[in-house]
Amino acid sequence: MESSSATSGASTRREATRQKLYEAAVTLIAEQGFSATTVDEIAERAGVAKGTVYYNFASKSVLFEELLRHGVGLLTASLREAAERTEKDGGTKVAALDAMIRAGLVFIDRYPAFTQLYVAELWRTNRAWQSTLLVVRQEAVAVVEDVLRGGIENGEFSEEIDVPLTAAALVGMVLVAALDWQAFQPERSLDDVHAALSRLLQGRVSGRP
Amino acid sequence: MESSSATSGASTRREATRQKLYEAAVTLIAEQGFSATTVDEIAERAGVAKGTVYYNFASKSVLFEELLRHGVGLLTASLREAAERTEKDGGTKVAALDAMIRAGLVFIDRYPAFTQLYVAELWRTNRAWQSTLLVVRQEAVAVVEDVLRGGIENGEFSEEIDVPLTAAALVGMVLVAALDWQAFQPERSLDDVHAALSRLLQGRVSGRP
DNA sequence: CTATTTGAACTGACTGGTCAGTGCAAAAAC
DNA sequence: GTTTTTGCACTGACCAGTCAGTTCAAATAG
Repeated sequence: MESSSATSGASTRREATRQKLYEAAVTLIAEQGFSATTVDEIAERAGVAKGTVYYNFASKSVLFEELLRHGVGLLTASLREAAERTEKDGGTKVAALDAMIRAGLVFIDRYPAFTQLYVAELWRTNRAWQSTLLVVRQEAVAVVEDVLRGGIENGEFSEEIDVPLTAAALVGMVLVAALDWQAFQPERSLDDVHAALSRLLQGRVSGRP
Repeated sequence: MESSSATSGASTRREATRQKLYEAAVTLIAEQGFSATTVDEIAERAGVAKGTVYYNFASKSVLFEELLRHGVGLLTASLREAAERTEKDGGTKVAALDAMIRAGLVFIDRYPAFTQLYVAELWRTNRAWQSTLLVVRQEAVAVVEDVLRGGIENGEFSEEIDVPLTAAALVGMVLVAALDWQAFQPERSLDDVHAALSRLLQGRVSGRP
């Protein structure tokens, strides 16, 4: 009654293969894109037979959609946790944003392929998983928006800032800087990158230190 | 019929079909991605025969590579022009950055499909046009880096800022904010979006106006 | 303890369809 | 007369998805 024929529980074996398939798919799709990646490749990289892919997922697109949900779930959890931790410690909203920048960098550092893939697919239209993407995007950006709104309420931020736009810009700033870091200067430390973005966030670009 | 006129020695007719093919390809690839877009589709959308595509371009990838070069050429020219215009008018480096943000927004507003496609392909690896992308990326980011370095030299910016990283972050900020604007709040005006990003650039997020 | 049963998990050869790229003769444009 | 475009049939590679058959570990029986 434990592993097979479990009533609602996920059999361990099955979960393990799904995990292997996620890992294989995320790398390949990040490198080549969804359409250029074949199911055979994914199966081979995961070390399973092609049939297993279809035993575990209804189709190639479904595998991809579930992969997206899974990954963004991890990201938003991590962002939200960072913001809440800072606020509980009595930090300012700027400190919360800063903590979220760091959390974002940590995430991208740990899952670079997922981030790549996410950015590459985010603004495509006319695709099967469009609706999934929209939901998933909103979840991530909403975390940042919440902090911005909180900051306006308590007077820490100007009432004139445009919440959705500023949130998107901040996300973009971190995303692109981090992808560049990974792709073109991987030797830099996370602290280094974080410091540069912190400075930009706090408007300490102009003027001497 | 001869609206574009003969700019260079190339035959006008040929240039016109190439232009039509660029326009058709950029939309389709932005929507669906490179691999999911077929040559037949491109030809049909451009209103030419499939054979014409191969008469004008060696292959589907070559068409795409030339499209990339063409588009990024337009972008960098526009950015550089904005920076130089501001500097000639005796503006500060911050003003130059601001002008480039606006130029970036104008470009994205005019060529949204190209921007989409560029972002989607930029961080992919293992693709045929990888080297083209690298060159083309460097050209665009370099314009921003130059302004930052100029600002450090004349004391307007802190010596501690990390030029390549800050440049990437700024590009990302504009890119992502603009794509979000296009995709999710297209009714907003360019001035509106520009104002929000300006505020972020100048660190006027915290504090009341 | 060993033998047998069960069924979820997995396999990989196979199928039907798609698509990049070719070849070419004839038409159109210049 | 030359360049460019057309139309269309054709090929060969590639690929998503299928399915009949196999594996194996836990459950049950003897």
